[in-house]
Amino acid sequence: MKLDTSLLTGLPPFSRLDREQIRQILDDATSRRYEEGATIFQEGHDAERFYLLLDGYLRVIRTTPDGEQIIVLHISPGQLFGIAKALQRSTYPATAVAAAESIALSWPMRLWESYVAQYEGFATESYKTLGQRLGEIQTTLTEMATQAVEQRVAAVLLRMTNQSGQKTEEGIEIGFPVTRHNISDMTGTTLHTVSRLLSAWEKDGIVRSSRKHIVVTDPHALMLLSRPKG
Amino acid sequence: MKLDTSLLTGLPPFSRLDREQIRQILDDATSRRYEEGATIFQEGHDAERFYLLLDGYLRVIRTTPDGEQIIVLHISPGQLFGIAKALQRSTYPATAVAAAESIALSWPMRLWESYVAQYEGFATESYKTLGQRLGEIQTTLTEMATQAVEQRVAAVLLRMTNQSGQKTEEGIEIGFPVTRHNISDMTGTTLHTVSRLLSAWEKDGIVRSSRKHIVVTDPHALMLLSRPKG
DNA sequence: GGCGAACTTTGCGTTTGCTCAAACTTCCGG
DNA sequence: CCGGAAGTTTGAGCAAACGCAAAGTTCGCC
Repeated sequence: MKLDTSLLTGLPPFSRLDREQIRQILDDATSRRYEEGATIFQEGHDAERFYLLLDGYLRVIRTTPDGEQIIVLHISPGQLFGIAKALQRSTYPATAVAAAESIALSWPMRLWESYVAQYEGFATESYKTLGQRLGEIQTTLTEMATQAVEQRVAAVLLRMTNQSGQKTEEGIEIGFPVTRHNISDMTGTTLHTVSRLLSAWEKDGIVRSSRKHIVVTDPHALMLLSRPKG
Repeated sequence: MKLDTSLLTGLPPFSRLDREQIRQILDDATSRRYEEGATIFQEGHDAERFYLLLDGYLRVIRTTPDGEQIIVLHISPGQLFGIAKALQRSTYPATAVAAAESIALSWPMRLWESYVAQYEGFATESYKTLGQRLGEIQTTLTEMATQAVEQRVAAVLLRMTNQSGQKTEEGIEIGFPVTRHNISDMTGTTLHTVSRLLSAWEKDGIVRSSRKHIVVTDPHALMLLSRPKG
């Protein structure tokens, strides 16, 4: 497989490496395409590989014993994921699913240690990513615990626009497919409630939405809604 | 200050070190006592030191802009905490408060890197701790999102007994002071609801509680309550 | 030993958001 | 172009939990 070194230059975990080092890392990598809805790896399975998302979007989800699921975080292009080894785990702690058609590189997990040892900055940048992720989850947890459903949904919409918003004439469009059900899995509510909220907001001119697609036309209004007493 | 090397031998981050190395680490450390309710460090402040809890219990909390707070995790004796550097953060991402009278060692944060570089196994064990913590928070998040209040409160009581339960004739007693309000901060509900639940459970002979103190007399019944449709 | 602060209990009215149910729309494959 | 699957909308009734309020209890301090 031909992979150009330009794929990795500039990405945080590799930014301090020279062309030759990146060439070497790419030679170790496997590239694969995932259809929307495809599972990359599953919670509880042996963590055999770690990944880097090149294009697309992923959801990282956890499933409860009784079948309910919740979306723990999203992965955007350029991010490492499935790095169980960094946390000294031998199995994946969650499941990764492609939210849109996606392309990812992956490496055998045994290379993790050698990259950490061999490449200056690789470990540092990886742990920074982990730290950010931990912070995000704490924020999500805090929101979940203290805010009403309407505020949580508003906050989640805003986060998605920040994370992958594309400017259009109408407003900021979320750059990957999202269903009402997905949003309910992110906010711990039901798709019914989400649908009602979106309908109400559409009436107020705050969002425009169609099947699997949402455009935020008035981010400022949403911002107010995401804060208590706002 | 005289600190015996036995304080650290056997604790995961130091388990692979010899007596002389531990002696050195202890010489770098500062020991301090914290009263119940005292703050060890605060969210947003410069992360100047990292800590190890020797005795007592801590709550790690986050406060929202409008004053609500939620307890993200508990720290038990033997655990490292405030290790912002491990996550490449320059400020503490949460606040640590003593839940009971506690004793902790601390080191200047600049020593973090040197310990990681110098002592075999220190980094590894620390990241393992972090991984466990991330897993715990994900579990909490999942519970928060999918379970009803009664189930969350039951689950939190069980977790606290597992974490610091002491067997008594009556049952398993939680080993540090807990108020109804604390529990509501852990579960995202109100102290009123928690009080009602505890009263009901007391009537059913599942728990015995007094001011700031809870004994679980029937863990099995609580277990059932913590599962949906149980 | 009495006062005040901290903690807990309980009641009541209200509301949020869930469940259940059914119809509608969009999309894709055959 | 038709049929079914996937996703969305909306309604109605209901229950869980909150907000507010007020009183009771325990504890530590002066």
